Amino acid sequence: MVSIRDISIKCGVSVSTVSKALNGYKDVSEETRRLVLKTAKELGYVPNAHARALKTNRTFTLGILFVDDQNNGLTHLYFSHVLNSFKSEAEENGYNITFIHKRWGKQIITLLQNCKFRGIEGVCIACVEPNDPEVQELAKSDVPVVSIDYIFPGCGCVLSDNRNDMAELVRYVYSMGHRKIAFIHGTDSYVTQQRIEGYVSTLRELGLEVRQEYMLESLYTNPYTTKKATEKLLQLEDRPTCILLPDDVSAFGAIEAIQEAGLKIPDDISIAGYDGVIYSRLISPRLTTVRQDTDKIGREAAKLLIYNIEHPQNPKLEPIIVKGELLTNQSVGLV
Amino acid sequence: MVSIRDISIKCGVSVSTVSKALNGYKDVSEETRRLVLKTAKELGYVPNAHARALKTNRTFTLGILFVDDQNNGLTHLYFSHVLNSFKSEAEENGYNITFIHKRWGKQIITLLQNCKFRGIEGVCIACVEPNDPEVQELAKSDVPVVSIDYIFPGCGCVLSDNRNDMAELVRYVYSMGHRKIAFIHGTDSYVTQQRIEGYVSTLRELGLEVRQEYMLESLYTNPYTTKKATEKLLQLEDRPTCILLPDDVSAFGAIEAIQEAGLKIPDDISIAGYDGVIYSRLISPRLTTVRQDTDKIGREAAKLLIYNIEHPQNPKLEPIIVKGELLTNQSVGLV
DNA sequence: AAATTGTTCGAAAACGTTTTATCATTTTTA
DNA sequence: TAAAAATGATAAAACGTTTTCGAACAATTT
Repeated sequence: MVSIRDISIKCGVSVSTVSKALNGYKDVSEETRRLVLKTAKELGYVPNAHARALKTNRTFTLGILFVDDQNNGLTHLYFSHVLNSFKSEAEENGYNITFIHKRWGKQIITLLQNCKFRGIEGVCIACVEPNDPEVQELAKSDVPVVSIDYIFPGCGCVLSDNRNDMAELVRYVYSMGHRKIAFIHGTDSYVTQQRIEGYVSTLRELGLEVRQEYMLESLYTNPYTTKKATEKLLQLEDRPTCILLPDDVSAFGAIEAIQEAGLKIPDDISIAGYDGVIYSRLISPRLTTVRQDTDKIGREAAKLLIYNIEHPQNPKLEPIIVKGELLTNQSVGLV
Repeated sequence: MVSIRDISIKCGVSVSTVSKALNGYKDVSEETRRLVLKTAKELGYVPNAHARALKTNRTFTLGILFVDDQNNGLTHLYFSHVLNSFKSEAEENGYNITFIHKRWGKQIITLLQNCKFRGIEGVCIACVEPNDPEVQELAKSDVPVVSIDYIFPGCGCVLSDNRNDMAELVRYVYSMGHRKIAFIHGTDSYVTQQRIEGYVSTLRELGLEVRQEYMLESLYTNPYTTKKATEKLLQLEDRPTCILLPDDVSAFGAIEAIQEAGLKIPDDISIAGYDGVIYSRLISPRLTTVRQDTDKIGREAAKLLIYNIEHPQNPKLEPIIVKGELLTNQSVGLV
């Protein structure tokens, strides 16, 4: 590999001069700067990121930490979208992104150790089990963290506006005439709590009763458990006229249960998804859902993380809230 | 940060001895090794990957290069699955994974330069525009490359068995009594060519005529263009009894076109998808499709890449072919 | 007792950078 | 014209490791 030294020899100047010329220092004459740049190009010089990192303590590398309860990993529909825009934003700002994990060669190490070891400057935590002690350790450490859809005290975070988006959805369903609105929610998490709050408080606000038998738990993005929950709701004596689902993928399960019960959407019963992934607009009936602005969430997360890395003395810690968008479609009917 | 030197001082031995103790060299007594390891733990020592990389020229970092024509990026259904298992396999072998791109701070650099710069030891190329000169440069360079579903001369590759899987699908459809089998294929690419070959050769083998009007082009994972193509097929005088689609996502478009034409699947017309993503099993009617073994593809790619990195003198370059699995479902009916 | 072998350790160079302190040289100012 | 300031360049140290080579000593063999 051609190094800065090779350039210095070829140009007949010192290594320091080459380094300065390459890095745009002011105390090098235009003439030598041009010479250095030219020979650098001629020799096909590429800097060595590791030598540089060693000296400057900067790697321009962001870590991604992501595990969900279903272990979908990167195939997780919602997160892969967030990650995609996070990646774009980071790269546009000259940062690299990598995944953090628990290995160092054959050894198992801490997530925090992995970050330290590799000089990761900040990490984005998403959908991860937040109570995992290693995640906690990381969040409490001196490496900047931004989390998505969860609040770690002392860390930046980007939240989708679950509470209000859910409220908006409930109000819309109400405006379509529904009074018996059930909610199949995902497993307990910050996001789930927010949505439940939005659901419950809006029902109250609208003067509707909050009925325990209308609130069932399912797994996110799991059509099977959602199918089971839907079946339960359909068997109720006083069955709901509309079912709000944990997410769009789960909707497949609900649709199946409803079809098997011989009912039609939206004539006999209405449903609404959540997330607004592309498939929601493709299935029949087109799903009424809340589109989460995954692009913005990812970009904001990257911006925030980079800002906090570059301003360690006064990082931004107030939550950034990203509003979703209600997509009214055919799956919620008038009643 | 606590360094090897801190340990050496605390232990009263030299840095070299500490390094050797830490790295399992034989010429250090059990006694000092234990002491070193103990104080390393006490001080919370974490090695510095960059210093190490600088010295050893090894980073244990694999690069991912991925862009698709639709610019879905990481949200691409097929690829996100492959990537997910690639990542697992790589990490289990002590390798990190990162994305390669064209930036170095504010500057735009070559993909190859990005690899060199960051000391990336090998890269996995998937779904990328293979004729991009920068990709070509990378594939021809001395950094080991494995590609997915495409063959770069001189590089390792993992291919799904498109030709034979397609053939199997055609034979199955034939066995269900279909004789007028159309194929809406994706845009030109290695994969597409393989599938077309499988389709054409099997038709011939079965003594069926290959009709140009039965072969239409669409975009992959694009329901809209596939809907258009389906409409065209439905308007044919002698319309097909079965339509093979580019992929499962496109199937949404085909289903829509068929429903709008007032036809029923599979009674009036049959369809088959490709890929076997989870949704194919959820939509109604359940899609007959070819499930690609994305888990195996990703793992094999990682294994191959790591092998080629660690055996630069005799890399494995024969294509690794991963068979798919025919999922017979309700969308292809008897005729 | 001398020679050989084995064991344990350390000094020092090296990897490719950045950056501080310093030194000439030239230009400006008084 | 002398002093002060600006300019352009360099030497050298440092970042945290790994690794070669040899030193010191002990144990073993002749």
